[in-house]
Amino acid sequence: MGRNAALPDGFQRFRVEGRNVPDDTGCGMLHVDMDAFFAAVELRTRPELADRPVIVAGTGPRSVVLSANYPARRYGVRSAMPVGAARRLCPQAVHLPPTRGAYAEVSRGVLAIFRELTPLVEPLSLDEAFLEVSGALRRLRTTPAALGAHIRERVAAEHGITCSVGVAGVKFVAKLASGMAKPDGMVVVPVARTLEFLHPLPVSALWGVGAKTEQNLRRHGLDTIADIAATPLERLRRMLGVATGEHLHALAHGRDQRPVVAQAEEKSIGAEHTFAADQHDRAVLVRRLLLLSERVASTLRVKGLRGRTVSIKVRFGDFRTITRARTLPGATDVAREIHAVAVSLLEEAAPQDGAQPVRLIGVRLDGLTDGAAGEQLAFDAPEPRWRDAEVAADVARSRFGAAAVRPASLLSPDEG
DNA sequence: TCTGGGGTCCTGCCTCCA
DNA sequence: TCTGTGGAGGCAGGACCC
Repeated sequence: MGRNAALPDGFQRFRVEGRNVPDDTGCGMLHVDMDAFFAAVELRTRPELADRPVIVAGTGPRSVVLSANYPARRYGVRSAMPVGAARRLCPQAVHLPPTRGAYAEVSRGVLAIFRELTPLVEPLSLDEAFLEVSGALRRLRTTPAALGAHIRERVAAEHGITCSVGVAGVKFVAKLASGMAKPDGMVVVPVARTLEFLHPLPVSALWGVGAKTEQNLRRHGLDTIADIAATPLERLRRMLGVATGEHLHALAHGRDQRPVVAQAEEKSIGAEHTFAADQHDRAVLVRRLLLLSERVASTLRVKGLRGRTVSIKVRFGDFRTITRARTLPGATDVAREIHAVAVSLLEEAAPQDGAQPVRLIGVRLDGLTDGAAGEQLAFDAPEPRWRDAEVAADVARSRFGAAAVRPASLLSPDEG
């Protein structure tokens, strides 16, 4: 998915088309991105819908579009758009609910293909990854563009979906290239022509420039990447802050030193829930915090991690959002402990029951450590038996399904 | 139009401690 | 004992990504 720019006029020369392959010498970075991933996976079992607009989205009144196929996108439907807006734009679209587990399974299969070719694979999400292929090119005696073509063929043949590939010297250029290659194409940016490729593009094409930063840059008269490249670093630092200023300055000159990280460490694990209707009832919020704490704790235990800082997020009816955090003396993966802290943070942040309606509530743990290391820190936990009970519940859920074991306080009617 | 859910990173402010 | 300083860590909020 991602921010896919259509190939602008004049950029056709970078596209791989038949025998037209731009010079890919020295291009060691590939970015592979599945086309309309969730929708494409759904269409494998519903091929009769292939030519019709298809939208994958949740069924709740506040759901957003998770994925839309290209016929739907022609009507302006985009991912992250509220379902109501998507319906207005394309009333004839077929709406499909997401299929749990299916996307992760296809993703694992696709990543396995990548890892057969190179160990240096960095997944960014279920549907895209960077591949550092310099070593693979020597070993397989092939070229970057040929490797990209090979990947596209195998993904289509083995998984029945298409993907697009960007080939370049550095990460962010490869990512821009794959966006321009969509759908079902490949774009190669020769290392020597990186600036020729980058400079005509709008500032919003840069990784890290969202709506606010774009506004800020345009207010200062910077519309294209060439404008940023021509701006003194010190001015960018003042305009955007030191880190962002330096980051964008480097990217605008085609510099991106970030290596492919095959094993990225997780920094935080969280869960959140948007209510179908804004909630006034404190008891409902407390119950939902327990459910979310259970989910976070279970994920931590599955991954062998514990966390030290518990934070909650509360979004009120007017969309004002606050976060509150507390750091514990030792790390935990016990839902009861996480829930107790979350409830006390909620009491401090929004002490009056029902004073402000709540739209969303969430729980997150950061300061993650290896589970065994955390165990030593938490050896004096007041009620270690809670952990044993929760581990037993994990086992029951893995055997009988997620709904098999729930705390008694969660057996009340669903609040939506 | 009316805004999900999972994350990461940055900035500014505050407190604690040496 | 009081005051100033600078670094580290915690916290809150915001921007951004898919």
